[in-house]
Amino acid sequence: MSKCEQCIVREFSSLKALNKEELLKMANCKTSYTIKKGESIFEEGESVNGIYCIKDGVCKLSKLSANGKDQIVKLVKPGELLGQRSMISDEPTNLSAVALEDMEVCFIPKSEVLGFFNNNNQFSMNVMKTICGDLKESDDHMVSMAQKTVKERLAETLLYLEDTFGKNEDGSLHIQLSREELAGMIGTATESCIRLLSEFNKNGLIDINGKRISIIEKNKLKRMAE
Amino acid sequence: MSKCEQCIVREFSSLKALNKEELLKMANCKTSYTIKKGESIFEEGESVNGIYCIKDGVCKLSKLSANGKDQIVKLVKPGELLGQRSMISDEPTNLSAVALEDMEVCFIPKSEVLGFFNNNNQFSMNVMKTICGDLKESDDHMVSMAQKTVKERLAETLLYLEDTFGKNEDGSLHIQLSREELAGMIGTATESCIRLLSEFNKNGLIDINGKRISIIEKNKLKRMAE
DNA sequence: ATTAAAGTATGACAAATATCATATTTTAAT
DNA sequence: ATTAAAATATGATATTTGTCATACTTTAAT
Repeated sequence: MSKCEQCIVREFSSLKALNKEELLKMANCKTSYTIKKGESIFEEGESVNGIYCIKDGVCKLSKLSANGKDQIVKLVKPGELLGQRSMISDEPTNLSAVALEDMEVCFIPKSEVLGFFNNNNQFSMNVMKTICGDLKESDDHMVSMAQKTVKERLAETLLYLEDTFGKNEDGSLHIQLSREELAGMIGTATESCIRLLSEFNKNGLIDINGKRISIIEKNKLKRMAE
Repeated sequence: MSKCEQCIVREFSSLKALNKEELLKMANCKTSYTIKKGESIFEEGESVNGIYCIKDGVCKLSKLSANGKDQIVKLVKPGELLGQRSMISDEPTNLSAVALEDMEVCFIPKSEVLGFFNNNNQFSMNVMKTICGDLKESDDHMVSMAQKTVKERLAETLLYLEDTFGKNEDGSLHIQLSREELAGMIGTATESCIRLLSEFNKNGLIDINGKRISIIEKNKLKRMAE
């Protein structure tokens, strides 16, 4: 069992407020998992009895809509925590978490987290701030969905992907989504997404090389996204 | 200055975790406001240095989108708290709060609330749970915006308004929104909203009498909203 | 009471987007 | 290496939704 004390990603999450003693306690009760690309960490409707700390890999949080399409609500990356909302509300999750890459995650049981809440105010405040940040993001995202065109949302999403997950040596987006997943992020039909990508490509805004997408005209995309 | 101890709405919010002593302290530092219909409590971009407890009246939380339309993110009713997100994140609000009816609200300064956070764990947990509930609502709302048609969203919204704010003796929705505001809730153009209301009316799903809207075929609307 | 302004309503049309069909390319399995 | 399945691409078309114009109605101010 690896020590949480030495885990770097901890520094990027609410867990950075924990002291040595708490970290030791946590290391003793955590469970580590390896999750292969495409596998799920939890599914919509399941109860999550703790939180997952993401050590490596990116996953998508999505919700199946009535028309059978999977809407991606958020991407979660190393250092972030997963399942806080559901654990705190004491409700089944409203979202599924599926790995977009091979992942390493640690599960920390609810009882442990609640103990930290009670004894470590800074930790509580950190979690609260994170959730408040998620709420702001979600509200803003909602307004985008309601008010922006698909083209604007695609531009916005491509920029977000580059800013958040970086790019490879060849300049292409590091995170690779299928067209269907990209469509699921911007909330449109897969065909519409593909069509607009082709258009962006034709207009020299991006370069497409199979699954590899590179942003060429960042400023034009920014203007387009408003 | 009225006593918080005797304020009924407190029972419906996170504030119910406060003890007598805390309530007395709060009563001493709170400020009461009367806000007329149409006036704002705070505007997008302002810093909110505390939370507002709504004693009476309903307000809308909205965000101005790039195309100049006001997207309504949430309606807030008596008993609920306002401004928590912004206060906790220590960021300017991303939303404006405007009264839909004459309102009575109390402002509780940040220093006071932070004190409660430090000394009253149940209060912290209550606030956390509320924000988690808001987050779930917002995510679900986002998926609706992305995946449902305007017609489905209108049906959904009408049902929500009846369920949440009730109806008058004549059966019409108690909360009265302008067509523009209703359009702002469902994320569509005012004309589209009016057109669909007319259609619903023609098909006997609802009854329109000027500003008064009554739901006639609740089940059909439910099926339509999916 | 009269008038102006705001809100509501509807038609005509344009633009955005979804759907269906089908072709091509890539990926994975045998 | 061959084949089947999945993913990507694109055209044709239908549907949804937005925009602009205009008329009507209600509300509020003088």
